[in-house]
Amino acid sequence: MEADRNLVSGSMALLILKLLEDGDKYGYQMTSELRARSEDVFHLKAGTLYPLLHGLEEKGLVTAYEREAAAGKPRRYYHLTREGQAALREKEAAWHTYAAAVGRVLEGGACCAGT
Amino acid sequence: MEADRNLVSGSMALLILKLLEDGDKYGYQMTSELRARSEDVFHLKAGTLYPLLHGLEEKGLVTAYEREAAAGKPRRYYHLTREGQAALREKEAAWHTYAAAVGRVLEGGACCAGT
DNA sequence: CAGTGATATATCGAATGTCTATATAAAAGG
DNA sequence: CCTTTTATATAGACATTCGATATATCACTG
Repeated sequence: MEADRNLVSGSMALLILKLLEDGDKYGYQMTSELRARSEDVFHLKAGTLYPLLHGLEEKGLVTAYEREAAAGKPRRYYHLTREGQAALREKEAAWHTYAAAVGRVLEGGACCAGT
Repeated sequence: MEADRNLVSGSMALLILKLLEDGDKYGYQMTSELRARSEDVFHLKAGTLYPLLHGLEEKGLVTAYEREAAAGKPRRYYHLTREGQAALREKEAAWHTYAAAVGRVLEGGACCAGT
């Protein structure tokens, strides 16, 4: 289970993949949505997002295409592939495993430790 | 809230501090207990633990003392200081905040996103 | 008594993930 | 004209964790 390290430190990939599950999105949009959905807990920076997105693309978890916006620079949209969906499910499961384990350590103190 | 990085990647410190809340413990013991309490999810390695413990000591969150064991090498016990207890409480709160935020992103999909 | 494995502590280099700072580019507001 | 916001992108720095390695003692095996 070496996914642990990638999970804990790499939870951003999970979050991005999850965001893309709702539909294609462009980078800047992801930072705002993540911020909103996490209620201001996650402040994903551009310097983190774009390298991460390129990595995801290389692994075939997302595909990208450009589309002109009404104003400003053309936006680069990302789409979750079938492989990306599978990776998302795996990462979600890993997260739940990890979070539950932390919970056990944090809540299962000496008070109730039978064994 | 720059504790995020230290939390996510640095959750081991939180776990160690939590272990010490039950009473003084020595390094090797912590690796086994963490493994048991997390139900085999966390495999804390010696190469991670000891540098971490020394760092905690430098910050004044734990104090250390040696005690002879009935057999084998003398054991180095670690004790949670008052500052360590405060740090533990902070890290626990940060963990809950972080975990809740991940939960919101993971569970609050497009299906129910009113806003 | 020599070898192996468990106990026990310790350090170093490598890999990974995230951040800060910086760069480019276009539209909006003062 | 200049600053802010939107929008994408890269390079360098830093923190955390792991794998490999080293030391030392005890118990068990041959």
